[in-house]
Amino acid sequence: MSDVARAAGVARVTVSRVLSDPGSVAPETRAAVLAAVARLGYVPNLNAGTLASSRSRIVGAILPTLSNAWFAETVDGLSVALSQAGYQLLVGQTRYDDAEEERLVGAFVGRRVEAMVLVGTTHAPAVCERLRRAAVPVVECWDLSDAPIDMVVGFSNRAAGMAVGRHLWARGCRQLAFVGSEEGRSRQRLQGLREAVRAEGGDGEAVAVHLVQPPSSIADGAGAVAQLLAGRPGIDGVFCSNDTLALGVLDACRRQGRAVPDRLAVVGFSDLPVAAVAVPALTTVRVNARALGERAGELLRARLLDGGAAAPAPQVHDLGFELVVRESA
Amino acid sequence: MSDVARAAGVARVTVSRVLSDPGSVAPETRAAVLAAVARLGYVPNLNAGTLASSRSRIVGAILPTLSNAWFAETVDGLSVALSQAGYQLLVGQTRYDDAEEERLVGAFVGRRVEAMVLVGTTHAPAVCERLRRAAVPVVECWDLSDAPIDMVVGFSNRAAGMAVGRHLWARGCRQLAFVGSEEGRSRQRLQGLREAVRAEGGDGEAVAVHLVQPPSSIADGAGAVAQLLAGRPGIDGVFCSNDTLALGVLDACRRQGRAVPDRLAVVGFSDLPVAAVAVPALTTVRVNARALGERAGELLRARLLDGGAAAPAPQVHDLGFELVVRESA
DNA sequence: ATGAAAGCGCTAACAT
DNA sequence: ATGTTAGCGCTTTCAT
Repeated sequence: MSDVARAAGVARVTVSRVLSDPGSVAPETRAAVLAAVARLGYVPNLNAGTLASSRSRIVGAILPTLSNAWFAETVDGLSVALSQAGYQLLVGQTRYDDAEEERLVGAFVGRRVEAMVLVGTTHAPAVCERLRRAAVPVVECWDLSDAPIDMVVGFSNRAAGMAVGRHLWARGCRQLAFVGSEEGRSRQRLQGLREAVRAEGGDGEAVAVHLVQPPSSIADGAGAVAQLLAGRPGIDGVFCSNDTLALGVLDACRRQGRAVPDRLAVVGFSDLPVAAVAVPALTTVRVNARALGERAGELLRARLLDGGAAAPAPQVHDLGFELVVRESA
Repeated sequence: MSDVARAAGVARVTVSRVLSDPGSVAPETRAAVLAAVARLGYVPNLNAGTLASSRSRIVGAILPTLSNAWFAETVDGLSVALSQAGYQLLVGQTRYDDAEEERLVGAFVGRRVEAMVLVGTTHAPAVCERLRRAAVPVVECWDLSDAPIDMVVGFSNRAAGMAVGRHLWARGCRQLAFVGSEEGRSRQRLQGLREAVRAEGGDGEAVAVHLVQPPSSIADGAGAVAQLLAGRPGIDGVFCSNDTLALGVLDACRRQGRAVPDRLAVVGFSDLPVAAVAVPALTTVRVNARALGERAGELLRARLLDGGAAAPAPQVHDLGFELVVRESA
């Protein structure tokens, strides 16, 4: 920067101004500086800027894994919303490991990210503690929460599970099964399913549960069918905690000639684009993964750009869900 | 840090040592410092560290969009490989816009990322220029290159296109079509297809081409069928530049009762997990998206951790591909 | 094994 | 509109 200043015959601070607030510099001066910048191929060191101004222009995003298309879609939306505001995205994967989430939060806070986006609304105490101390805006997403750290952008996984339960019950399914992981959002969906069954007069605890290790695969879904049916051949409806598992269930049914939905109704979750072209077309719960990320980005932009002026009380944004009934249930 | 030093009764530099190289400090001193760190909840400012040491521990990754599962998978693999080495990932999406790529490279270089990973091997001159000046290790991926910037981890998209062409020809398809975008890798695949046709004695230029705007969707694939068949009803084989498009083609064929593969052979690209459970199961080109990212991460680790000692000449790593013949072609 | 001094490259605050 | 002076919070020498 000194080189540029010397070449342009100005003080270093003037170079800084041209780069960060061009309007505050006289046109000729500005032109001279810009010329020097171009000629010398000067690339400002943003880390030094961060240190001096304590504004990093970086937002951290922590999610289980990018291999799940639904989370990748959320990050995509977030990235688009933030890049419009000149923010960069630091991305970390927990692989469904709480210790890793904690590690990442620590590392990101150490980088002085200006905000954090987390998937999920249940976190280790240490995570919440670090986040609060960092005093940065936080958006938790993909679920709702009674005790948000700061902001929440999601939908009720429990209510979605209930909607699925009611639908299957209304179709006449009485021996239900659930395929999913033990992880937070998946559990909420199962709980909703059970509540719906109870509300309809059935026994919520009678729901057969097949647990899989996240991240789930199509093979996990296929494997679940065999296990479940071996234990209770009479199962007539299965709710899969995500579309990937559901696709595996559909595949297994086709291979073993079990008619869907007649002999087994199948419901997925998240409405991946492939759900509509599956055979039979998959009934599933639609959630707008991209919108989750976009909204998170917009909320952060509002907070970060208005200098915290427009920083209202903790807000929970429920973006809802929609049961999309197709052929499989 | 001064607070911690005071609390522990040592100099600031000792605190720094405990945090970055604990072995160089006496056990009791170390314990005292660690205790003070914990008590005060001290979180080191990594940006200051970066400025002082000029090692950012950040790697930048630039890709078209995370919405494409295959790229997300690569980033996932990269992220895992790098986090093991204590590196963080800054992620940027170009949305297939060269100007955006250039902007991102500039921003990342400004952050002093220690390395860059790019999808694709064709870049604007300004991008190459900036990367060379930054003098950081660079990995280009998802294709091969005659003129790599630095390292390359990919496979030959052209050769993959040829393999598809030979396969379709061998099946007896003589009126071929291609569905894809105008973007680099897609073009290579088309070129390979045409070369194969020529090699078999056909007319490469006779391949019907339907261009779609990236990122491609299932609907794009479905739409392509209508257009293509309207123009040339005799088309008997179509190579889709990715599985998403192929899924759309399969869906359109099913809806209009056009038998696959008998009346239309369909081949996709990348072998998404759903390809195997599509109806009919999709014949496609398998590339290991995750391995691409992992390998890139490993190469960077070797370069970054060995202090450039093990920095050999530009290397091109061909991870290959595999034509997976299923039911659709 | 520990400390003192210097400086990384920028921006903030206050001049002028 | 431009310049001067001080740091931002660390890590590097180089001493001791």
